[in-house]
Amino acid sequence: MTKKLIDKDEDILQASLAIKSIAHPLRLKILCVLGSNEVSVQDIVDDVGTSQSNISQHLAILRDKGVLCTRKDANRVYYRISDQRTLKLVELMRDVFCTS
Amino acid sequence: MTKKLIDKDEDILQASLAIKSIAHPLRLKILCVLGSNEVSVQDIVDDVGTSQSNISQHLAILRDKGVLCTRKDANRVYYRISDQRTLKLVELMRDVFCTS
DNA sequence: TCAAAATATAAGTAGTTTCTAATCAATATG
DNA sequence: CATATTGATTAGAAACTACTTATATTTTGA
Repeated sequence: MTKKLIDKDEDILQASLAIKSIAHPLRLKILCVLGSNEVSVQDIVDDVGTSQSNISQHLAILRDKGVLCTRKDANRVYYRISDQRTLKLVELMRDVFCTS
Repeated sequence: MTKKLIDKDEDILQASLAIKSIAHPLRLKILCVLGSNEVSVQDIVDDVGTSQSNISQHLAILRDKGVLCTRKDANRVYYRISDQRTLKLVELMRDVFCTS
């Protein structure tokens, strides 16, 4: 009998929802742009390259799933990756799925 | 200057499409059921618990993205995970995103 | 105080995904 | 051969997602 990777359906659901939030080209790009840094929304918009509204909505999805967290400073909101192991996850995704 | 996790937009797209195929509760469960083994469709249906048609469609999605591969033996089709690092990915997802 | 900047939210449409039910195709077996 | 088993495919409805445009909110600074 082999040990299951994830046992409970509840855990599978939770993991799949979090991964789903990453599984979109713009949102994955946001993670790549953030890396280990804290970046303001405007800088993310400039780096990723779509409308402010669109980025804001994608950031909300990542924030709601707990992938990102924020710090507000006056006018600005800074986003960063909540758990640095998420970066390991992205690296592994790249190694496994990217041909180039 | 920090090194980017994934540079090219093309790679980001490819990775996001592959992850997307995993980012569904039934499909993630399929990966968990497979583990390192080769399992027939009927056995996957029994373990995962939904209709044969539904499983077949989800298997097709994972196969099309290259996450799974198959071997046909007479009447049966056996599925297995193409790249064992995918299991590392699932383990890491569990560690990062599952509370329990 | 007024205008500008930074971010979030809302509403609507277009596109995509998921599931169910029905059916098809191939192989196995009585 | 006839029927059962195994798996894939198709079609369509319901639900969900993504993007655009417009607007709201908060803070800054002239």
